[in-house]
Amino acid sequence: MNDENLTLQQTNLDKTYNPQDVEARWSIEHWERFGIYNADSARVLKDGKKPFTVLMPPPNVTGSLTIGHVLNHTIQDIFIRYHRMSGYESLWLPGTDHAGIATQTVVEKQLRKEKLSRYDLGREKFLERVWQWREQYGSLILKQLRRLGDSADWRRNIFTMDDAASQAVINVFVQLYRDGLIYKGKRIINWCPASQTALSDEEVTMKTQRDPLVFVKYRLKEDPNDFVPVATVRPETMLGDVAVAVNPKDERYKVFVGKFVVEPLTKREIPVIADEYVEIEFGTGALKITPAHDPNDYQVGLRHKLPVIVALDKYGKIADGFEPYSGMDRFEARKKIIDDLKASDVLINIEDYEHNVGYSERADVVIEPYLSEQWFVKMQELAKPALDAVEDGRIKFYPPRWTNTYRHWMTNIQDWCISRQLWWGHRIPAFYDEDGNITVAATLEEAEKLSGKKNLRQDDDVLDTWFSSWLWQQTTLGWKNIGDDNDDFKAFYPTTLLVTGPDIIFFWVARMIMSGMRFKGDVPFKNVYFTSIIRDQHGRKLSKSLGNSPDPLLVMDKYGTDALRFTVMYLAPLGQDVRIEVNEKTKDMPQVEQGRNFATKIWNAARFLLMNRNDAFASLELFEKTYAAIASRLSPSNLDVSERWLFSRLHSTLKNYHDAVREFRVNDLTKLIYDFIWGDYCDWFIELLKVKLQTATSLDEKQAMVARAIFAFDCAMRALHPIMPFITEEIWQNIALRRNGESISVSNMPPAVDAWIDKEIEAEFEFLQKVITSIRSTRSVLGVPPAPIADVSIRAASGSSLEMMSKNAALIEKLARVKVTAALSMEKPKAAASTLVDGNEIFILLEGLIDLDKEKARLAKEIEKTESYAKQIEAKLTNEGFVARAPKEVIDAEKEKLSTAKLNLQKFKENLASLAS
RNA sequence: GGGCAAUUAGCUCAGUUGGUUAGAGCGUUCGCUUCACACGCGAAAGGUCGCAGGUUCGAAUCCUGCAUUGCCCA
Repeated sequence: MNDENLTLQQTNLDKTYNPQDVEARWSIEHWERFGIYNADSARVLKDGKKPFTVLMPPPNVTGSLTIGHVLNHTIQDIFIRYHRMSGYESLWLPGTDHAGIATQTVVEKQLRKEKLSRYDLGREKFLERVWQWREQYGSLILKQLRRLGDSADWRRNIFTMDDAASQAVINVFVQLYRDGLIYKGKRIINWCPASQTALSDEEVTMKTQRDPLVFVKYRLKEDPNDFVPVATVRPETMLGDVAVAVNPKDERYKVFVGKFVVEPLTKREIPVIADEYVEIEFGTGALKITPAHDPNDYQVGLRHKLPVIVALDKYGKIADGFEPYSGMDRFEARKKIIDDLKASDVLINIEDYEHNVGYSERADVVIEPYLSEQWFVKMQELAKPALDAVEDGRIKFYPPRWTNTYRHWMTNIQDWCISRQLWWGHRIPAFYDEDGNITVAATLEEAEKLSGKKNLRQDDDVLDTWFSSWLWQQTTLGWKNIGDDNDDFKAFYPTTLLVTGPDIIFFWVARMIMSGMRFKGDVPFKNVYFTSIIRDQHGRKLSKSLGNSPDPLLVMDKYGTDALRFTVMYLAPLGQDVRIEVNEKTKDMPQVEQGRNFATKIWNAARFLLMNRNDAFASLELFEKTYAAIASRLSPSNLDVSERWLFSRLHSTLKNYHDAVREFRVNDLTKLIYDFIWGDYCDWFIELLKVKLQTATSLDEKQAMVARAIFAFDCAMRALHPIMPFITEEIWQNIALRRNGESISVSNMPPAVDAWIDKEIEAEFEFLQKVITSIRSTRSVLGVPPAPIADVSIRAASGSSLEMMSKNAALIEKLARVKVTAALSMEKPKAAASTLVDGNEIFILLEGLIDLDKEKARLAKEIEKTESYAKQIEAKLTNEGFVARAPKEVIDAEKEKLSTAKLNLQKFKENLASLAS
């Protein structure tokens, strides 16, 4: 496309809707050239525009688009586009994180194919390979997010390993160390034997599983006939046992305390100790103590000054010196040990036991509690202001119940293990001299200066990826160090909204709040929207191993991006899990048909409007003039009932829509627009417009009607645009003349105007709808072919309804395929089907066409229904309590209902009788 | 074991502060090439609102207990 020369867009739509064409024509890349998604601090600071800022949760560089991204990013894009159109300086800050473990694993896997390990390459060469990999594949997810329609300020895209972001990480580490909030210590941490690194508590997920619980006799040294029974699910750790602990109050074992028992595998003599930590009721009440392989046992060990015996190495294998088990994998060794125990005389019995086991979130292997030296962040001091910010409402959670989870974690917070035994990541800025003294400084030079020594060696470990992600609200705005400030900060901090999954509330959300409070002295964002978890039709989480994840790219190819965005929003209520149907073979999401059908419907409605526009106006310039005049001078006074109704419906829809946005109810706002466009606009308004265009007497009148119809549609397109950005752009571009570079994205969001909302008009119009619907229904139930025009006589219940029907007779006639005669009083025609609308009796004269028996059966059914209805109301009204206590309006309404029902009943009965005669 | 959700039509879900004959989409059935759209139009069938109590003149809606399912924490 040659943008420079094109000043006016084409103004017609293809016969069939082709999402691929439309999405390519109005791609994010196209608009990036016009810079319409760029935000500028000057417009906030100098022009006084209100900012609206969204922080994009950084997608993993190793990843590709998932349905979770579709949900999450569509929500963010809806809010960004909505506010951009509503006059806010909207900034969506994008970026990716370096995903330490995931990325390193991917590259190591690649190396393995070349029969190499990272140690063969060495640290420097290996990191070059990772960067190469990142250059090659790291932008895939970003391209896919653009395809999804993310209207982010892509110029500002950052990566957590960029220089600036890296400086921020290092500076923050140094500062926290100097503040005494970072320390190095020997602790039992979560060790992932697959990734060969420490993990934080949050990176461990608990899974319930069944394992054998082995009951073993620990025989007394002084009397082998006596023993203490010990139960364990990890018999392999018996090799590292250094004691058996019992509760000091436990009468059963009191006599054993202070004596020695024999660990059955190594025959090591270990003491029986007393410790309050042991629960008397739990298991046998006697607990084996293995300080090297259990965090609680480690604490017991410290209290009793017990030795530490390491039985498992960092690969999860039995350590040297435990023949014949040494070198065996932990699970293999467990089996062998159970077999050996079975063969011995110390086994009491084995039970099947259900318990929770920690797995590494990334590698999905059982984690090992492992004793090692790691770096930690003290959390308590950081947590306090972060908790307060949520408690006092400076940060709001949607749905609010997540506040409980947040509070619970914040008040029971543990220190954060931030060192990782990886190469890919921010290397810990701690330097050691030959004696092992630590100097923490941003650079080697500074460390040398501080310590006054040369030949310092930097710590080999890197920092947890989340240690860089927790600075996201700062680094995305160009922050490098504490105290940094710039115009972007002044304009866009605190940000407005974070949309993310509740699964990373601890990993990320809580920590960002801490770092925002600590390093910027203010909340990082004002609102957090927690998205739902997506499940399949069986309620299972989507996962690679189950094969139940749909392929969003395939779905976009098949149905269109707009269709996917729409469907996911239509299915996703705030705070509830979303269930989607997934075809596990084809990775298809058949429900997206609904979105595609809606898109097609919109397309065809637009085509109808354009056909009529081209028909009514000699030229587009002429249309443009009329359209501008109509749009600026629209007033209810010179509109007919269907138009006043349409604009009333439009504005009530808009009112609810704006409320829904304010309250973060994304699926409500989706349904509102869907119902307006399909239900009100297409099913009723367009059908009526067809009739009116046929009966219009002047060209002026016709032109005005078409222009008004297009204007209402234009409003609907603008309101729909945040949800379906591509198709609404295409239609908006064609509906009227547009300049090159003009976009619906930067047009105005239509406001809701109360003056247009007219409940009386809506009621009047609903009456017409009911007349039409009940004639159609009666015909259909009686099996009357739809083609013939039937004569209809209507005995009106009142002068006003007679007037209403007479004025709109043409509409009723066309939509119900009838010829209408209406009067206040008339003879009931013979051999006619009859129906009732608000007391108006409608007789459908279809002599020879209707089956009288069918009509009698139908009337009998109506009578039955009405009778039971009337009986219900009578029961209410004869209830003394109801009459005495219910509000007067409610009672009056019930009385009204009853008299109407009785009147209807009488009429039905008369009509049935007249057919019988 | 503690906490938080959910349970409404065959399926997926709405149902705003208690008062409508409980709604939508998909699916099903019937009719229709009606000049925007068969990815459509018109119509219909389909629900003891998880179970048991309670509060109330009145409960899908409020309270209590139970059951089932899921998530988080121990």
